[in-house]
Amino acid sequence: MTMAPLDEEQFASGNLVGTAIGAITQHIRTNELGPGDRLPSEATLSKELSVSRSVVREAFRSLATMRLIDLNVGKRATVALLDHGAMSLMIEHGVHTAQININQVYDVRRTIEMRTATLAALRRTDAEARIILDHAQAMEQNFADADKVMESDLAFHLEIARASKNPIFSIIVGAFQGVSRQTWPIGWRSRASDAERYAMNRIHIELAEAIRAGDPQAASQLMARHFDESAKALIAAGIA
Amino acid sequence: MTMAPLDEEQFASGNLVGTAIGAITQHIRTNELGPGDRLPSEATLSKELSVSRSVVREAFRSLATMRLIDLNVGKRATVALLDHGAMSLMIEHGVHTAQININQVYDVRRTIEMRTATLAALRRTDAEARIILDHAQAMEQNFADADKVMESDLAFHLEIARASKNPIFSIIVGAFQGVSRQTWPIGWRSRASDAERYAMNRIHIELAEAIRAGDPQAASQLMARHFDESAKALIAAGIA
DNA sequence: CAATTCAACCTGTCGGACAGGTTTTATCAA
DNA sequence: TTGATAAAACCTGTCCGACAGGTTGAATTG
Repeated sequence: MTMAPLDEEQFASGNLVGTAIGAITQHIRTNELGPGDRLPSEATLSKELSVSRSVVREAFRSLATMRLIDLNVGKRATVALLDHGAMSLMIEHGVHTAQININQVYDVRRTIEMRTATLAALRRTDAEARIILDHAQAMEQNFADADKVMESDLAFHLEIARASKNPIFSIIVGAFQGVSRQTWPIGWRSRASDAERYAMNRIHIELAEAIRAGDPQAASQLMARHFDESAKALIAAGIA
Repeated sequence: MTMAPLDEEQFASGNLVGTAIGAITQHIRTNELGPGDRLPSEATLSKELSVSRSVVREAFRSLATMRLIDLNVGKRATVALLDHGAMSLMIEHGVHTAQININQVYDVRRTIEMRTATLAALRRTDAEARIILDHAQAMEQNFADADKVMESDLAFHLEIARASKNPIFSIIVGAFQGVSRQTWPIGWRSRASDAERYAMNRIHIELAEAIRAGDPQAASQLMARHFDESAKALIAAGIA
């Protein structure tokens, strides 16, 4: 499959740094580089593009901030593994600048995670099923420590995304972890009784079991119920 | 809702540029800046953080590449409107470095867009319903010109996302436009007869009408069918 | 009081410099 | 020949100073 150069347009000419970014991404594509492969040095690119090293540096740094490449002192830049870093920053920026609200985040998560639950039930390895269940059980065992419960909760959702075997889902779920970490305590506090909190944990266990049992419908429905309950808790706390 | 500073951790200390990025995003949050609001000048930040202007510049440029801020010569940097630019780059990077394949893109799109169709049917304004239908009709009218059909197709999907009134969905749908533009012709060519191509267009019209009629179930089902047909066409072309 | 002009500010780009960290090469000993 | 070691070449991170333009706001002028 041949891929036409798109970025040349995205980074309009007249913008040297944009041109450099285009040249670097282009280099990755035409040479079919994969994660770990080394890129040209700043000096080399500087000469090739006839721009100052500063321009090349800003281009490299931009790509590094977006996690497309890795930078290390002394070493050459390398192509990076996919990472949700860029998307996390974008989502958090949207939330903090009042362009995105929490309900919208929940709707996206619900939509995505109903699918990851379905796929996880179909594709999970035994080891993944085990890890997912472990996280759910850790939530019950650390019942008193809200922080630990939260971390297990987040890990639980991310592991389901991984088990879906689609890295885009992992990225999206990962991208929401930042904002989730900030809203999660609100939901926790709004669940007045321990009984309510226990019920929430219960759903996690059931979901983990549905995934282990390879029941996609059940997994999807449980995930939906989980988000509906969470949304209710948030509304009760006055977020909506 | 109070938001704890997360980026300080993300951008480890010892990394001056990372610190600067953290300081800038922090500035946006503590001052509750919104889109269009002006940021401090490079010189000001340079003094405040006791780092060289180069470092601040690389930080600004990184945030600009991720479309969190806008840069203009002579003017101060401003907080930017949400944009799918960063996510587009990330997705394209994943595809080009063989970390993401086309089927995975289709699965995510199908998942997301079944939801945007549902929401659009529930929330679309009359004007949006009209525009969506216009795009679908433009596909039929420019039947002979594959390029025009494609652009209308992309605009059609994006407008549905907009009508969902959730900017995150718009961003995700927009982020896939780049790769879609590259795979779309394959699907088009693999539809051997004009009858097949016409059938594809027909689904778009029906979907537009379901959205206008305010029928979320029908809209969602039609969107699902659309993606299933497209996937079939791609498989026929030997992509899967 | 409004229009104009000008000074102060700001960003984009360049070149050079130096402190470390890394890779390659050359040298030397076994 | 081989394998370890030392030196040279390379590389990134950061800083500084400079200058060309674009922008803004304040002083000046009619």
